[in-house]
Amino acid sequence: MNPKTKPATKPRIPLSRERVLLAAVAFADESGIAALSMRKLGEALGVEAMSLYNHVANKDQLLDGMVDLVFGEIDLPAGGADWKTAMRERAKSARQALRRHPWAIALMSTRTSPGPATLRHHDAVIGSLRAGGFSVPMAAHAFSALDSYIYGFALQEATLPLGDTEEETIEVAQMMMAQVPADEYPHLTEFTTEHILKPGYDYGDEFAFGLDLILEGLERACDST
Amino acid sequence: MNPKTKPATKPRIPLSRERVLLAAVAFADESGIAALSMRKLGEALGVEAMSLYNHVANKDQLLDGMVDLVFGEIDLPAGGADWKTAMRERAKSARQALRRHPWAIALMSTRTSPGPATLRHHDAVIGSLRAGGFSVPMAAHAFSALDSYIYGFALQEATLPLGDTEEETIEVAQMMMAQVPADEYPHLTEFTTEHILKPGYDYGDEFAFGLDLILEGLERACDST
DNA sequence: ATTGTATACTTACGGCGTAAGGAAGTCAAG
DNA sequence: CTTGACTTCCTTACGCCGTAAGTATACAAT
Repeated sequence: MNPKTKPATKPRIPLSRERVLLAAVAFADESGIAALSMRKLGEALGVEAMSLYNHVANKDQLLDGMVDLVFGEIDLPAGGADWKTAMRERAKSARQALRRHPWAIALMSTRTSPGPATLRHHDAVIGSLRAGGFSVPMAAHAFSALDSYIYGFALQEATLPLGDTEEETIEVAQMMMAQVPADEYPHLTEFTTEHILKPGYDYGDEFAFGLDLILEGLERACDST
Repeated sequence: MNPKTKPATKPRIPLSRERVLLAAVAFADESGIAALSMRKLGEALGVEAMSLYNHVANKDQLLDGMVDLVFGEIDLPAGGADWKTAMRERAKSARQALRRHPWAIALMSTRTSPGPATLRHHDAVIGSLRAGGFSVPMAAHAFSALDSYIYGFALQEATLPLGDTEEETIEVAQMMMAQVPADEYPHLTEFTTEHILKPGYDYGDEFAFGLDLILEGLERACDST
């Protein structure tokens, strides 16, 4: 059947830009963005590093593609709903995507060429606001305020030295408290003991508060113009 | 005078952790964080790379120190003023610091061990809120909302492919419009032509709007509890 | 003069991104 | 079935990177 000995083991699904990007995202989720190198990514795909360059121009474009893929995971604002709930759901979806891929925030801040999914996302957000009655300048205000809050919250979630589980959080917080010279940071100490270490504390819960603050403020600002 | 030939040229100010960090910040401001390597930094200080390791444990600690140095540049909230103006001034100062050092946001999102200036800053912010009548949980809300907004805005400023001057912005915006297949992103197009390309547009102006939105929302939330 | 302690330099290793060119598989036309 | 172009992947090589380990130099105290 075969002209040469082919030990029956060579399906070899060919690479593709999409397969490379997906593997890169999976690798970064698993091992962090710092550990992602062309060689390691190639290894994960069963391929030499240089083969990847047939599908992405260079590592920078790979990172661009990864960011755009994350933006593609964010639900676009619903068309039918009122702008407020559409924006709230969009914000929640964005935060979840950035939590799934914490490395994305670090990449975002260094990459200035948005991909198609990113543009589509921004377009839909502005469209939703305009359809909800926002003037162009008002939509600009809303867009800036909301996205700043969303990305900033994601950044803090990624930065805060707090664990994922409650026990982990308590452990880390206690460790931190022990390292600090006792009362050099009195308010931080109070804050930690009386708030963070209380049972049921979860920083993620703060997201809704600030989001509603902004949404209601926007509604007021929109009505009064 | 000297046992060997010393051509009279060796004042040689000794290195120090502070001098290394300051040089690293200056280098990153000038050439970007990606270009910062131990060798280049050594060169900038007239020293071999390995000498730096007498003052910082490794590159990660160098980056930690750089972030902390940026936090040190942010004005602490004034003690005497009411919490609202104290927070507003603090926020403006933070944004300016992050604009001076755009690389800091990218670093922040990967570094989870805050330095002394960072801790002092957070301590002062919480202290200012508590002094202004915020309960501990309310201070947590305010802290999260404000800092998310500040860092997120700085991230967007760093990310947006907009130039520093008005002409530059217009040029970039027109270039972007030309690349896109015309009407694939209708709202983005409208937004760009009717808002960004209008004379006098400056994204930085958006900062105050969102900030006041949050501050007023916090005041309302604080009064009603 | 001797010794101790900082401080800075030298050498070396493995890993990085990627330029350049070569090999192997696929497939349509003769 | 052969051929040759095209795609896909691999090999080799270069100059950078962070940093471990060891060495040399300068100065202060003895």
